[in-house]
Amino acid sequence: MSCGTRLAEQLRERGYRVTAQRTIILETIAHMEDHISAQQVYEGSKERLPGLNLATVYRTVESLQGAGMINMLSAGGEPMRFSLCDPEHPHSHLVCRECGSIFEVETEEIEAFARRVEKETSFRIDSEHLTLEGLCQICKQNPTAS
Amino acid sequence: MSCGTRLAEQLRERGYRVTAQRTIILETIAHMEDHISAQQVYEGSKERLPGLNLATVYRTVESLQGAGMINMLSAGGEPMRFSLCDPEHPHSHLVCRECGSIFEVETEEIEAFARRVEKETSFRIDSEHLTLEGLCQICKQNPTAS
DNA sequence: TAAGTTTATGCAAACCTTTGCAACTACAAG
DNA sequence: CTTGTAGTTGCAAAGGTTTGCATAAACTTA
Repeated sequence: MSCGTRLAEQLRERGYRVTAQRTIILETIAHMEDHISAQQVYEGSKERLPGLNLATVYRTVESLQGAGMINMLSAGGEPMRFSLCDPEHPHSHLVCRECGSIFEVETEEIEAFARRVEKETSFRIDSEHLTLEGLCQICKQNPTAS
Repeated sequence: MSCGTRLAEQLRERGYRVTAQRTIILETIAHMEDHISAQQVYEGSKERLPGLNLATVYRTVESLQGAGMINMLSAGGEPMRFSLCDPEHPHSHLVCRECGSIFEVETEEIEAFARRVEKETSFRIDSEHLTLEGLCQICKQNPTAS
């Protein structure tokens, strides 16, 4: 069973219809570098599916996230980025507001925090697709950044 | 010294020029309900400054945030919202992804988390203007939400 | 207070993302 | 294999936000 077929099967199991668009978009995200933008997903997928529409990309990534198959990462001003979920290694993202670089942080740390907040406020934080902004090690030392 | 004058003075001290637009926008945010949108700031300010442009509102709130005088709260899909900073009572926001309601959480809890992440990753999280999404106490119990 | 420099504003256009609607397609049931 | 229905797609338009550029205003220095 090919990689694409397996992913499609997962999609169906979770109650989503399997369409050419979804299959190809999912494969595109799986095969490209991590953290690609909607535009990049669109261009990569369009090669194999010429009539594809950008709106479909947006709707599809939303579905794929609903199915728990991709991560969306929406950092402050920057456009959204996507990557395939890796159930073996769940993580959240840290995005540097100066240089835009992306780091990963173990879910463990964040889960503990989320549990503490939930105990205190009864609010359940979505810790799976969390994007935190700040300054990376390098930009932190740069005096131009606050 | 009026409320507006005092705020303007703070702005100047922090290296920003004091313009009619900034003063009025700041006063508008100070006097309206908490968490108002750019459009609401625009409409509220326009009454006192007819030629005002929406782009100016966006640029101004960015400056005001840079000066540490307002909080920006950008929740998932929802448009950005703004409120005056209250140095006596710093807090972050929890936004329910189902009903959109906004809760506040003491900075203390978040600071502790941010410090732990910084020790581990050297990344400094902007804990001042943090918006966390999730489910509120009520929507958590609603079966339609995941 | 007048000139010079720097920053902010208004306008229009662009960018990213979402949405309404009609046409189309995947899947389930016969 | 055919049909029916609910979910998807493409298209076009709108929404929210950002950006480039020329003009205008604020602050600095003399």
